[in-house]
Order: sequence, then C-alpha cells, then structure tokens
Amino acid sequence: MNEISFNTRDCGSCPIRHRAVCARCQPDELEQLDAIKYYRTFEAGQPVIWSGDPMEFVSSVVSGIATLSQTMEDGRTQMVGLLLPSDFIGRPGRNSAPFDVVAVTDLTLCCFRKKPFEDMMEKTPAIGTRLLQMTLDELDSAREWMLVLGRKTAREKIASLVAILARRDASLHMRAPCDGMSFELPLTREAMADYLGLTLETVSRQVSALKKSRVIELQGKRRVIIPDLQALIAETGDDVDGGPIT
Amino acid sequence: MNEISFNTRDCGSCPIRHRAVCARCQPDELEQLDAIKYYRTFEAGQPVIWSGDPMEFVSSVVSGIATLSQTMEDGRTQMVGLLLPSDFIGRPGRNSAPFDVVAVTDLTLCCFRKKPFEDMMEKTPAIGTRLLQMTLDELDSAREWMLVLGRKTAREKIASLVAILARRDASLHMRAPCDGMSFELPLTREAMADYLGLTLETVSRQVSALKKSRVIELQGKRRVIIPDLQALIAETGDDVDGGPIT
DNA sequence: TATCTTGTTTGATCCTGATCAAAGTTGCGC
DNA sequence: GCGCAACTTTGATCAGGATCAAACAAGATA
Repeated sequence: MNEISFNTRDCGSCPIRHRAVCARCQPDELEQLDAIKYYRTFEAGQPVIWSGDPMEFVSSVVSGIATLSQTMEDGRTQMVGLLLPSDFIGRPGRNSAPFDVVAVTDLTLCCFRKKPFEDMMEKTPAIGTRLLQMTLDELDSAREWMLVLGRKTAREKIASLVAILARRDASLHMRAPCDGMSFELPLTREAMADYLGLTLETVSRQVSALKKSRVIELQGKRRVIIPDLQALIAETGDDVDGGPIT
Repeated sequence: MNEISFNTRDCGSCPIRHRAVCARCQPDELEQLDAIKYYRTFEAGQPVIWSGDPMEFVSSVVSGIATLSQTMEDGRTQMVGLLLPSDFIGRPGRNSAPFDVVAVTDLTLCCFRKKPFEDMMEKTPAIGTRLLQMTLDELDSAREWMLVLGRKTAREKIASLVAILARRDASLHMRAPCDGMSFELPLTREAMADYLGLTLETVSRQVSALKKSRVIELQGKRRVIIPDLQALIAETGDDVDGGPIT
C-alpha cells in the first residue's frame, strides 16, 4: 500500500496538496490532521458506499479507480464520475451519499472524519480554495461529458472515452499524450457502456470498428495503442484545437 | 431593473449571500465591493460570452434566464447549464470562457471584475465557502442530468425536465411544488431539445403525448399545469422518494 | 387586412443503437 | 489437462428517435 503522509514531500493524492497545507499550517494543525485521517482499502468490485447511506467521512483516492454512478429502479445505470488517484469523494456539509461509489480496481482511500475535516477547513482557507478548484474542474468535465452523452454517436463516444483515458493516463505519468502511446483500459465493456450511455454490445462493436479503421490498435482486450493521436481526436467529433482552456 | 445591493436585506442573487457577507465583512470591504461591481443587461437571444473568449469578470444572474452550452463544428449543440437568478457565472482563476453563455430571456447580470473579486475572496473566506457550496450543488445536478441524457427515454426526459422546472419555479416562490401548480416554460422546444439531447420534433411529440395522457395540461404553448405531481414523477422514471438528500 | 417571421405540430420514412441470442476468449481453481 | 465463471464478440432482428417535409399558429410589421 502506498503510505502517504501530509508531512512528506510527495503527497500527491489528498484534497489538501502538500504545498497548500505545509506552506501555511501550523505544526499542531498537521498533528491534528494525522489524528483524524485513516486509510481504507477495497477490493475490485466492492462497493464503497451506496446512494443514500450516511456518510461520516470525506476522502481522496490514493490508488486504484472508483466509479460514481446512479441506478434506476429497473436497473438502467449511468456512470456520473470516474475517480482516479487524487480525486476527492464526499462533500463537506452533506450527510448522506448522493450516488453509488464502487471500486473498479483494488482501491485505497485516504479518509477524514467529516466533522474535524470541516473544522480544519474553517481554520485553513487554503483547503477550501483547493477544494473549490477541484470541484470546478470536475464540473467542467461533467459538462463536457454531457455533450458526449447527449449529442455524440456511438463511434464518437468510444473515441472520446479513449481520448479522455489516454489524456488521464498520460498526465498520470506527467507527460503529454503522443502518437504511439499505449495504456490499459481500466474499465470493462459494461463499465464503458455505463459511462457512455450505451449497451455493452454497442461498445464492443464500435471498439472493433475503430480497430478495423486503424484508429486504435489493441493488445489483448484491454491494452490500447494510439498510432495517430490526431486521427483519434478527429473521430471524437471535437474541435481539433480544443485543448483545455486556462 | 432589479436594483440590488449588498447592503440591503434582500440580496438573494449574488454569489455572496447577504448573510454570508454582512455577518463577517468589515464595512470598508462592503464599500470596496460596491466599487468593483456593476450591472449588465442583455436582450433575449443575445450572447453573453462565447466559448474561448477572454473573461475578465465573474457574475451572478439577477433576473432572467441564461443557458450554458457547447456546440460542435457541425452544429450539434448540447446545453450544459441552465442559469436562473442567483446562479453564478465564471470561475476565479480562469481567464477564458469554457462554454457559450446566451440569454434566453431578458437578462441582468451582476458582474465583478475578476482580479478584485479574487482578492476579496482571499480576504473573506465566507465567499469561497459559499462558492464551494454552490459549485457542489451544480455538480450534483449536472450528474443527475447525466442520468437523464444517458439512460432515459424521450418521454422520461420531457417529464424530468418539466419536474425540474416545476421544482425551480416553486422554489423561486419559496414554496414546495404541489398538485395543480402551473408555471411558464422558459424554453422553446428547440432549447428543450438542446437540454435533453433530443430533436425539437421529438420534444414536440412527447409533450403532446404527455398532454394526451393527462400527465400535464397546457395553456397555450408554454404554460404548464401539473394536475398530479406524483403522476409526473412516476413518468420521470426516478425513484418516487428521490427527494434531495442532505 | 395581408404578409412575414418565428415557433410549433404532424406525417412519412429511415437508420442507429437496443435487444435477444449464441458462441468465442481468457483466466483461474482443481 | 479440464471445467467453470467472467468477460467479450458476433449475428439477427426490432424499435425509438432522427430526418426530411409540409402545414399550422401567433405575433409583429406594414
């Protein structure tokens, strides 16, 4: 397990980034911090929390991947969030979970009891500022995702998802996505379908179609190679120059 | 025009709610606040800002309705936000607009120049806290919207939109939605289509279908009457007890 | 009143992605 | 190795919503 502490230089996964806390906090605040945080691990497939459950902690993903999703009474489900390391779960001021959280790979969370976390936020404005930035980023990506769900074709949806995962994977390794890059799909076909508002059969067909068109290559079922990034982006239907805006 | 000031009791539309500011700010901060804020008005249909444009202000809706949307190169557009009075536009720390903002009715914004606003946020943590709450609320509703876009049928989408608008309209009048309530649809059929990821023809057909099933009544094209709220909610496909969670 | 514009409804047809069904793959425990 | 479970692919058919087209309604303008 990835042992992480606020006192070390390389804390990259907590809502409170090392810089934000250590540059401003008093030492006793850091001690208090250690007292109220703890780790929880989950196996792939395990639920972290169900929608409606009381939520007595907030947390951030240390390692692994979790999904945020909603399920209708008849079983239709829509993923509404993909939580990668450093993403935040929970919400100060809220007592129950609004969505289901499920571990899709083995997962480690760094948790904070809610009340002390809120107290700490009050004392350390930098935490709130950081949390605001993260939430605004999530809101922006949720809104881009809405375009995918509402207006893109199945093929464009798959290309968009591959492009998003490629970007995330690249940034995890601190570099830009590039031609020839490869990465592991962290999601099953069914999870991809839940992400994109499709059925798993359609996902499978469109993945095959993109492979046939040489937009992507596959090693096994899960490893994707992107021979030509521009070609992939063209398939997403997005503006070619649609880079992230400051 | 709805003249509003931070010094009055009934400021309900600024990112900084009366309570949050007046309980904590020093008088000189309030004066500075007045110095950096100004109003802008737009006519129905006018653009407020285009995606990618430099954005030198943040603002909140005083009166009227605006939409946040994304358009693909071939013209497909998806609404990603519906901005009603008291909603916030813009983002501290960002220099250009990520989405198009368009006035759908006559619109008044209360604007703040970005730099002074950010300075003020730094000095007045309550503003950041308030903004965080608002952003988290928006993120939650964006995620519920994603379920609508990804998994609901056209009929369920229309019912969901009507239910959402009914809720918003009711809360504007400080009361709960109830049987027999009526309100004006603020959106054209085309805007409803852009909201829901449908075509305007499908919207028209499904509105007619809901009317025929007596789930809604119409006075003219725009005024909706909800004879039986439970029946409407049943048509959305949502859990009947799916009220907002604390 | 006649005309134009904008928004809406309705109809006919088509096509994308869903559904139902079956077979193929891969990994794992024994 | 074999059998089993989970995941994936592929095929055939269906249906919901898109598309194309035309008519309708209501306000604004002259």
